[in-house]
Amino acid sequence: MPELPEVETVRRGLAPVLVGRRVKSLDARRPDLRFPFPERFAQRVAGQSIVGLERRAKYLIASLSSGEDLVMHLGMTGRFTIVHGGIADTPGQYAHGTGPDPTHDHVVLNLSDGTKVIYNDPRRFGFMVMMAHRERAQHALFRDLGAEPLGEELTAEYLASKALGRKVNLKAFLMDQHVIAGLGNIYVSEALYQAGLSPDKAAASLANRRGAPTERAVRLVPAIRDVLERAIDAGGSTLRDYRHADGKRGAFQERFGVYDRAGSVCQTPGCGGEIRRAVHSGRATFYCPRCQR
DNA sequence: ACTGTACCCTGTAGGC
DNA sequence: TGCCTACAGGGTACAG
Repeated sequence: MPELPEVETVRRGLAPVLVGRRVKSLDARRPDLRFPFPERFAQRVAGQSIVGLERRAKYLIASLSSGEDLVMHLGMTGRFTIVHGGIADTPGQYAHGTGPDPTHDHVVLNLSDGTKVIYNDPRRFGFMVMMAHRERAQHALFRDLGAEPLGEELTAEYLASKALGRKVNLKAFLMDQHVIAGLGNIYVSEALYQAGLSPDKAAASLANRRGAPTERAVRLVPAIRDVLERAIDAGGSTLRDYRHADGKRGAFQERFGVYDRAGSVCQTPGCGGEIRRAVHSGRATFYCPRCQR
């Protein structure tokens, strides 16, 4: 589910509800998600104020007044829902398109103003961990992350330096969070399509022998940025599970050039090729064999 | 060091 | 209708 545009959309929806507010209590309704919850999880969050809500890669990070960060990952099917007012869990208090789901509502944040923020995750590939704010950058989850694609660090030179000598194909290379942090299966397919690059070509084709960027790398950087910015503007992509924190669906799935469009005609003017589906590293890739080389 | 595959878990869609 | 298989926005633990 959630790649960078979806996580960023969730962050923007949650920030006005969470930042500057105090957590009255936290209910963890099971001992774990993908990993066990932190030791003394509820006690470490209860009573704290939330002083910031950031995104890095596909992580949401709530900074607490205690000096600890609550780091959350949505996995494939994680979602947050804001429930306003009252004590009872009645459907009417939920945003449109959402409702109580006792079997998959795993964590509830009860804020001191009466608002609840509920984390729901059927497949439980998501996780929540805590760490000291000052040590976050050195933590195993963050230490080796690649460039933020919308930040200044992502340049053709950066990509070329990471790609030099790499034999993996471009699809797997761009999926690697140590290279670019935040791209996933949808937006790698879309960025390669927009840049006109074949997912099968070796990553090394982004660099020349001296490690300087090729014209392919120069084309790829703005394509990645543009796809992500347009997707954020559309509120992300809703295929199945993903929802904004207020329950709304994303709209970018209506703008896909290739993702989930196998068999349809390429929309690039003058192309007329047929979109194909292939598999790279066990994940579906969609591309136009005529305009991606 | 790098690369590919299996696996974690649940729900749903499609074929028979 | 029911049963079975394949597949799904993610990341990690291995084996080679």
